[in-house]
Amino acid sequence: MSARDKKYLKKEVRKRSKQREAILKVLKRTKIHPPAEWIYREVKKEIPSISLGTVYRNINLLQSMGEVSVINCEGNGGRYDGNTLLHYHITCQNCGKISDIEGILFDEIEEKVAEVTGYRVITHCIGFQGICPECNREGNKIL
Amino acid sequence: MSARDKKYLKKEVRKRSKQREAILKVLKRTKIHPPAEWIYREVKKEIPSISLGTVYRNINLLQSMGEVSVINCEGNGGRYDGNTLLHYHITCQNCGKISDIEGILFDEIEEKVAEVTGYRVITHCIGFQGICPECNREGNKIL
DNA sequence: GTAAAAATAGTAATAATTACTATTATCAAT
DNA sequence: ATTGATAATAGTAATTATTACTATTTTTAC
Repeated sequence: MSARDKKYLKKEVRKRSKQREAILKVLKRTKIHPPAEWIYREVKKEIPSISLGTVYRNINLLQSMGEVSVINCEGNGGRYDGNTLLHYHITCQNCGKISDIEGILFDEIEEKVAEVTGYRVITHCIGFQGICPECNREGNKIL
Repeated sequence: MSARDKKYLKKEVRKRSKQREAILKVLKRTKIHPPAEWIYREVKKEIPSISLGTVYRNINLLQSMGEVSVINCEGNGGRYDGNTLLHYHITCQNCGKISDIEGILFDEIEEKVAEVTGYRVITHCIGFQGICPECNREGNKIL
């Protein structure tokens, strides 16, 4: 069983909360792979009393429930994704934007790596760095 | 020119220092992809007066000189590598060990991603997660 | 040797995240 | 609907990793 299926275990007793549901809703509808602070500000519009600690606690809970994932391959970390299906990202080194990469998946490489390393491979992530089309236009000063 | 070649630029005036050389030496001879704190303790054996800030400053300098690289694809970050040739890593989810993966390279995927996303692709990293052979043995309690 | 600039040690500051605690909200059983 | 057990919250403090600051020391070109 891959780590991506662990959601089906971990059936701890859990009570609903408006805050957790709002956090999940925000994460499901955005495509910008936001950091915790952004989620906090966004949910605050709906629940002004929410605190940043609640955002962090619930992101971690939702993660262990398999409802959200952390983006690991972008150098900085601390960016969250409401899409838990395995997919890759590319980060613009100029503006910091993180885009999804659709339709590319390298599942076979896990076997090959298992052979070479002797590890039991559970999952992998790939991060690309580059310059996005908008920043890449003539007339933009690139770092 | 890829970002991996930027070392050939950045010819700022720079003075040698025992500290920087010791840090580089430590990083070149270890295979454990250590965090800054570990490098600090290691260099301290030779230069007891060194401070942690000096380690961080020099790691960053050495990075911009292309002498060391940061490991980005391991979730936590903050791990450094004296080997700047592009290669991948696998992290043991049980003991935290990070191993090099030798002889596997997916350079072609950068082109494909450029096509799909419209980005100018500069580099990529791949991180694998799994359980290392030592932790995977019968009789070890795995998380 | 000397002087200009770079680097250092030590400390303070910042940023991101987690831990703690008294109060509030949820929910199953009545 | 009321109650009781406990999960979740807000607010704050603590922790961790990293960077910034500054007075002093080291490097290096002349």
